Amino acid sequence: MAWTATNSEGYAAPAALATDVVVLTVRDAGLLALTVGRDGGAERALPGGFVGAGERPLDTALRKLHEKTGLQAPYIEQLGAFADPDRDPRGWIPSIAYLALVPADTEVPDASARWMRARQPAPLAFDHEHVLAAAVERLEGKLWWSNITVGMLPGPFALSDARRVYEAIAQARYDPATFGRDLKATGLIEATGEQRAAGPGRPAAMYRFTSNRPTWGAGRRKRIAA
Amino acid sequence: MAWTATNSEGYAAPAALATDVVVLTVRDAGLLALTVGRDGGAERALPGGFVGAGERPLDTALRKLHEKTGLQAPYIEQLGAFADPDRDPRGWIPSIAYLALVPADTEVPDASARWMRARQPAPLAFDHEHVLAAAVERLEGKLWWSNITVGMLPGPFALSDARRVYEAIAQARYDPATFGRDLKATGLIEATGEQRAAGPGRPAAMYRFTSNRPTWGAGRRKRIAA
DNA sequence: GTAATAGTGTCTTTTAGACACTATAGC
DNA sequence: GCTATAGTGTCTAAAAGACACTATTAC
Repeated sequence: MAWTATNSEGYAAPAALATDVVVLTVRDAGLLALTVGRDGGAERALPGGFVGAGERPLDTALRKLHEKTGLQAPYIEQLGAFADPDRDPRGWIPSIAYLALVPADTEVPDASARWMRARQPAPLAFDHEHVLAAAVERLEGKLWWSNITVGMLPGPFALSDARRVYEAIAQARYDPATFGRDLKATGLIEATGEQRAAGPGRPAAMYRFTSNRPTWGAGRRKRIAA
Repeated sequence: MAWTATNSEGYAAPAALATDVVVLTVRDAGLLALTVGRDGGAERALPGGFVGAGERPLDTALRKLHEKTGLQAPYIEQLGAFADPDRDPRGWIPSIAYLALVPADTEVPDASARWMRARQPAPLAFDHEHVLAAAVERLEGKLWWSNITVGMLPGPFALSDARRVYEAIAQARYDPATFGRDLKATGLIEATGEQRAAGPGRPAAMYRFTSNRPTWGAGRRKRIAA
């Protein structure tokens, strides 16, 4: 039996407001998305939940993200609303989707959680394949113009770490020299002054993003206000 | 008294789902937004309304747009959800915002409707100043990378018409020769073969966008998949 | 020493900006 | 003819791509 709701004016109202969170990371040169199992559903789904009365949807998303990944403040931004009337068989339940990026070594406490290839997912419940596709497209589009990867590269990182992340997202190979020059040219990262020696080879200089809030870089979006 | 709603599971639910539409156009070298008056409210607001049960929010937005402007199919895209709990004094009413672009000569049948400067609006109701700012930012960001201006330039247009629209949005001056070269290079427009003679001067060749659905152009977003 | 990874310098190609010049209309 | 608008060609500047070369570590 489908859920329904009626408001104090006597008209039909949404039965609930949901959030869904697309959690992405890069591991082994591949882009992965986090999915969870559902009670009484064969297909897996994106993590998410209902927005409580008086709660900001972003806080709902952050809360769910913390429950699944233990992370407090990675990169997160709103993807948009998915609210077509038949998207949820339980009833009229609009969803606000968020995109969150987390580091590759994130441990997932939730027992039912699995990482899945983001570009060729297994069938997902609701409209979640749609949501996931929108998330991947958003990530690809903002890759070189924003600090969106700060969620995957939070701490001090070497330029080669960053390059592997960018290559997995763009599905391209970058020349190491050109990559470093262009990433520095965005103005979004700064040297920490540290070095990291891991195995053989010259130790790498470490960098960090100057902000972990969503920010645009110096990418050439054709001079606005010359 | 605030509106409330309870769903069939016994929990609080949103009192309604709203859409707001930011309608933008360029007139006299300025970017303008459409606002309407409200019953019992001093401040003006963006056009919008409640999503009916079983209705797609996009259809609600298109319906409202048609009521206010008489237009059927301009450029429209979702801006995002605005759903903080205190955004509407009437109660818990999330809103899905849309960005629509219309030609400069659009006649507005709604008697209370007025065009307002989009970048320095008078105070607006609810969180509508926020929504409007997000719309302007979206438009600026996509200007050179998409066919977003097809709503403002629907029919056959001269390159000089397009240049005036782009200059008003970017708040910049473009060299006519370079402008034409770069707009053609996006691959989003095509020549109609017609010419337009208006007053003195050589007649202008006419162009049109090849699609009026949201589309990305050949703008250099750093070679994805080289 | 060799192998492995990090980083610099510079040449070439592509894209964007500036601007001189030509073309076609009304008067 | 003059003025106004449209359109072409080309030089310069800036950004991106390719790649040779140097630097520092483990062994």
